Amino acid sequence: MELSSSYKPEEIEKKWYKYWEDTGYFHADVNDDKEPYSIVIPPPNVTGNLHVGHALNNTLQDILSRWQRMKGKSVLWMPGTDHAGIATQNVVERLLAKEGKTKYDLGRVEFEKKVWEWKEHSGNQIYDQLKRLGSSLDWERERFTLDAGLSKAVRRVFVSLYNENLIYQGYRIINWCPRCETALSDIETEFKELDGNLWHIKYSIKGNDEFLVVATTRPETMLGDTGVAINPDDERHKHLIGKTAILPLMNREIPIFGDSYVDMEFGTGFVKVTPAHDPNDFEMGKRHSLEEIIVMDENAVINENGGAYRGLDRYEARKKIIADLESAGLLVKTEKHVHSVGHCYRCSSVVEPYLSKQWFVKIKPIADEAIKVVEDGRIRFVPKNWEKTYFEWMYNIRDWCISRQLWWGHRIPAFYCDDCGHITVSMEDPKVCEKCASDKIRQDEDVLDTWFSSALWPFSTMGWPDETSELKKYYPTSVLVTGFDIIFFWVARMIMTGVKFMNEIPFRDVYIHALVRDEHGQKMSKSKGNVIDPLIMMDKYGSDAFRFTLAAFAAQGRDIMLSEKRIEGYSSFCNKIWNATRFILMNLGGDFELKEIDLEKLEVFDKWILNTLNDTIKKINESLEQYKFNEAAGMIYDFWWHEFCDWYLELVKQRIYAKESNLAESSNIAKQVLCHVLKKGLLLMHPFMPFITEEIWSRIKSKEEKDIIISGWPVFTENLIFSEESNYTNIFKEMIYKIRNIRGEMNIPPDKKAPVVFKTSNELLKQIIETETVHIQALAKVDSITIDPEYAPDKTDSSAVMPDLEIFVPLKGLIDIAKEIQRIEKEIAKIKSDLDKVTSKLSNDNFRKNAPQEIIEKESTKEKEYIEILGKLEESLLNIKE
RNA sequence: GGGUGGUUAGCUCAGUUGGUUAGAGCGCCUGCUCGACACGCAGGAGGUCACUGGUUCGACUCCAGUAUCACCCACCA
Repeated sequence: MELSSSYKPEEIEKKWYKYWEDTGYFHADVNDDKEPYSIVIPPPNVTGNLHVGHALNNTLQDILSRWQRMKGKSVLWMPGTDHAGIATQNVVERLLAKEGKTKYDLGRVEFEKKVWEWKEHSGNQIYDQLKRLGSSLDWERERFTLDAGLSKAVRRVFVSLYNENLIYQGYRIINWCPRCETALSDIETEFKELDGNLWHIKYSIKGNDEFLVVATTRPETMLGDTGVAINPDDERHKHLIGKTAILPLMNREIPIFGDSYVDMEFGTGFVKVTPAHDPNDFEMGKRHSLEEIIVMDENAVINENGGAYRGLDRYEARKKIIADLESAGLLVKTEKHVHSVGHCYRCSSVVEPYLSKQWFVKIKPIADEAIKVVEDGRIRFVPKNWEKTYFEWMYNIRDWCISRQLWWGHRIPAFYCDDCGHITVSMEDPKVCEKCASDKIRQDEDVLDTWFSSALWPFSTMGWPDETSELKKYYPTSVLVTGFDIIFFWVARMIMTGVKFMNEIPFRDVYIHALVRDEHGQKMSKSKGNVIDPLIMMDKYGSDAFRFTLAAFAAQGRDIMLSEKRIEGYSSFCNKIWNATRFILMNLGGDFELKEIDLEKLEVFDKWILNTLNDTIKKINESLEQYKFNEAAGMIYDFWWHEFCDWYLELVKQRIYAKESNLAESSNIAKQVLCHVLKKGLLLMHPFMPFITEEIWSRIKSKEEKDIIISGWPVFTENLIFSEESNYTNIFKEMIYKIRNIRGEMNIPPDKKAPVVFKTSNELLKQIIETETVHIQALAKVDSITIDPEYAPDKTDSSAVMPDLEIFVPLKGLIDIAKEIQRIEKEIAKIKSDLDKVTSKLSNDNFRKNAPQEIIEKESTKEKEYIEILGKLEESLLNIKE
């Protein structure tokens, strides 16, 4: 079959994905007897669209999956999505809003139905996008966090933690998003530094003409003030402790008390205390038995406890309160003040600290074991420094608020009894109160934090709490691949639930990759206009080029700024591979079939390329084992382009096209090697570029051979190590480089073949020159070649120097003397500076005393070479200048 | 207030135990329709490896500090 002269990814990508899927290659068979290798996908939100971060994340997982599959493992890469409570509810609420409706118009049951409908129709778009990328996920095992099975796992975990008193209800200050109308956990609140004001407000003191001045950034909360605090050691103010202040605007009498929490250095030394709207004030309130007055409703609108301000939004109330205080002469001053303000991680609204009853997980006891498994190395973070981040958070972990006032999610399985107040928590929905048997029970309205269910992902997806064969075979998973942004949200919690409920770590390695900045990311990408849409990139350059770029960028670090130019570059690489294949196929002949390479007949360059390939195989394996995707990608690239195409293919041409008998005879072994290297090269590349490799493979494989996706991964073999030939070839290449340099620099036209004189008496060099005459002629565009140890150069010769060798290109009328002088002087300058470095090292006694012998020898050799080369260069220079 | 990471060629980025001629892609310059590829070939220019000091025979690589840009954590009203 003829190949077109350029590679067109769009024509083949869809075909192959469908083929792989239909053939069942992605499916992991629990009953096979292969060694298991498993990864669970970080489940994208059902609302998700493939962004470049997903693309990176899944490309890396796919590389690992395909690599291990080729190595003969039983690979399970588990797909699925997350119901993403807040995010998804928001999406559907927005859709309703377009129809002028709210969720309350539908009611809970109808609304939930609506979300499911939406999920069936518009959700899971990301699946097609993942397929587009080539992700070899086991789609027969697709999971969703709200599936019956996973929901059972969630309930089981809730019930058992509740029974152990590790889940409890508490009346506390939590982070409340007034837009999403739900509680959030601490890590769902993002703090940002904002410019604000510090308002200084006068409170009068009962039975006294004195005033005290409090400073606040949130004056609207004063409506709920129930005390004023002073540091008991504060000499300025402590005489007021025990007195009563009059809260302005509300005219409420509130106690003045001492509490060491107050920082004497900050503000005025007086702190207004609002126990229902500030976590610190809440604590102080508890210590001093203050009243807790909630002054806002769930939308952050002032409620009936806010007197005249009732019905105002928190910021309108703030404005009005400031204005009223000012007109009453109670506003002492307004200072600019930068402070950090919590925002909802889903909608970016300013979060309100809010007193309410919520469910919490008492997490410390579970965290301890999870810390241990990382400390003792049972779980390994790669790169290791993320362990520190993990430990830091785990050591200071605080109880986890898990209840959300949403309708989309796992409903909390707690049932309140209206008669006796008992709470029944059980696996099955109870009909009656388990304590008093009353049937007046009702289920808690709240749902669980989305992350509660994703915390169970590695085992819930495999069927836990049932004892399934999946769990037996594939748990613990081999590696988790994710970004550092969800180490707390997800990774830490999976480790905790894993060790708690499975008595076993959820994964052996955690590979943390960099974050790709996208349009929601940093201003950097925005201002530079570097927003990259994976789907557009795949359309333009093909999935393979895009994947390869991501892999090449996947060095450790925190940010990746992808550049489209780079993707374009790798699409050229695809084309290069395509054309190299085309060349090989053209020359193999239609009926060529490689059985096994005839080692006896290998020639020197054959051995060299096989040695280089062998080396590359070894290094790629080492890199992948350490998750160094960029290194592996770089080595493949370099091998294919700069070794195989630039050199081997060019060298082979002489043999293949030769009419003379000795070279023509060697063309058969060359074809064997071409075919062998092509195949191994494709195999090595398949995890990175699955589509083009399968396409080419399908055109060259024999009938008996399997598809590349399940073909064996290349292995390093001792009998293909050829160091002598490798050295030989390197010297040969160096000669070619030298001559080409002269040609290039002297602007010798390509059609003008030049004669070359090699001046040497080194036997190996002579042998190389004599043996490879044809190749030197072809690759360096040379006609006559002479070896003359006694050659006396003409002043019109252009020259180059290598250890033990001088190369002369007689140019006669062609030489530009000035240019040649310049060229040699440049060489001399370079060598001189190198020589200086070496000489100063070698003349240093301490160096000779302390440096390892091999380094000293190396430097000495270098020095000798440099001196020799320098001498010859200077000689040439003199000769020309004469 | 703590902590982490970056600062290497015009741009985007590599560079694991300290000893390399400091690399790649793109861009740039010169010359090429040479029997796979102009998505190409050959040659070339371009770097005081942020700065300062230290350790060392030797530092892009280790240590300390400075500058600068990011990010994470934290209950300063």
